[in-house]
Amino acid sequence: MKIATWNVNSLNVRLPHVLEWLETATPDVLVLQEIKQITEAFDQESFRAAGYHAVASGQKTYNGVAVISRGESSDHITDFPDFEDSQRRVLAATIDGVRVVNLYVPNGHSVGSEKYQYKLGWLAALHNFLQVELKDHERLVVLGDFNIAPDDRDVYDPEKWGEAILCSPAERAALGKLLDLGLTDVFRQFDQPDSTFSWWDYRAAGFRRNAGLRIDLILASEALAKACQNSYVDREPRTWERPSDHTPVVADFDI
DNA sequence: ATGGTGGTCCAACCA
Repeated sequence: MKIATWNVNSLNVRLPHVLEWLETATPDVLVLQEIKQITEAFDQESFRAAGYHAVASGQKTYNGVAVISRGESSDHITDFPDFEDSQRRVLAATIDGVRVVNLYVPNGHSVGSEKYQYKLGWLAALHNFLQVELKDHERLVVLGDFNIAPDDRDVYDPEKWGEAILCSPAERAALGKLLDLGLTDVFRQFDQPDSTFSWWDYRAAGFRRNAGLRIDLILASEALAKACQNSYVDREPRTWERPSDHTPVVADFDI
């Protein structure tokens, strides 16, 4: 089973890219973030025509997540229990016996800001949610735009970036707590080229300079991490005309 | 050294 994540920064704009990528990469599951459209505007028909099931938890202008899958998905969850949030950032679904949790983690703006506090509170609610999900699902994959670079290898210039947003100790500790639940960042189970990133700022010619971060992650439960055959970043869609600022990240599972 | 792009939607916010 080939599972991928992609922050598309508006599905209205990027639908042709997503359809093109589905056709060439042929994932079994693709989860999207920042679709930036209401659920009613989500173009299920285009995905059906491409041979995929598709569900979305949409929102106007900001956020919004979707799950595209070859197999039918069920048991959808769009909110953490006991965490009131109008922002559509979560979509969990079960596909062919695999529990898939699609996340668009808050960006946090800057360390110490109100948005940063929201991010840390959101991550705490995520932790509680995953604790329960892991009890219920042996085969669990948690993937999406985490807006956290796990360590210095995931940052183009760690000296310059320092402990700023996406790299602050509290964010990395929150990610560490998720991993402590029994999840593995499957990308790091394999040899990877240096300076492999999944996001490059549109500003300052980030992509041309490879000034990026690896903030799009695929975390797998023990059973799935063991079954993972490969994981990689597919940079190609970032070279296409009018690209998202993120590119797809993929994991192949022998299941 | 600074500032720079892009999406949504038309002023300003978000990233």
